[in-house]
Amino acid sequence: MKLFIKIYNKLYSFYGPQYWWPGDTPFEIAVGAILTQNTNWSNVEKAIKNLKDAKVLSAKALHELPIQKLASLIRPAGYFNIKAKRLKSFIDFLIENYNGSMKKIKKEDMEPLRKKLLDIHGIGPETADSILLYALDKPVFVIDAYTKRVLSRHMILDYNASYDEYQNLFHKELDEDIQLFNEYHALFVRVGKDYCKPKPLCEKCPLNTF
DNA sequence: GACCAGGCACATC
DNA sequence: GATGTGCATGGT
Repeated sequence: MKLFIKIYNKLYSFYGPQYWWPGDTPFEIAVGAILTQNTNWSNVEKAIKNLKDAKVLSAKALHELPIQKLASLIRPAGYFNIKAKRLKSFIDFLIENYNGSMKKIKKEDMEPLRKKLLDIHGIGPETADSILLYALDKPVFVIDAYTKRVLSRHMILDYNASYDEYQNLFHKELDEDIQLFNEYHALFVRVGKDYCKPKPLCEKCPLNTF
């Protein structure tokens, strides 16, 4: 059986479904994707709760919210000044081109939309792909630090290989399958948090033998 | 107190 | 193209 399917089956049989992305609406998922850049998810949850409590977790409300106020609300997520700008950039894009509607943006084809997202200041490949896959149901494989750590530790690809090299490998090895891409990436995060840490715990890792 | 966490932009060579 | 740095909170 193909290696990448084998790894997936090993992780899935060990962990089961991960029910990703942790977020209630496509808009909340997109906001979370920006807030979680290089940041622990528990800190992002605090920031999102602040936005919900302030009743500003919508494109229209965030568009009207002063950037200083936004920064103070997302403070727990870290890098709050820079992330406030990045959220504003995304929301400006959403308002100007799609009337603030995630349903309208979802009608776009993936390839041109990915390019547009990457043109937004503060949205790089991982954030763009997280939004495409988890908020907009587009078939694209998300690469993150955990994915790179797991593959590089198993000598499948060098850690310093580019984002596109990692992504191309998954797109080559796997059938285009939104649900598979969704679950597979979530499982990488899970095994990365549990075992494939900076100090690895390989003995009990489900990928110790595959 | 050190280390880590679901990146990205920017400067410099 | 490769490498280094700033951005910042909160948990272990």
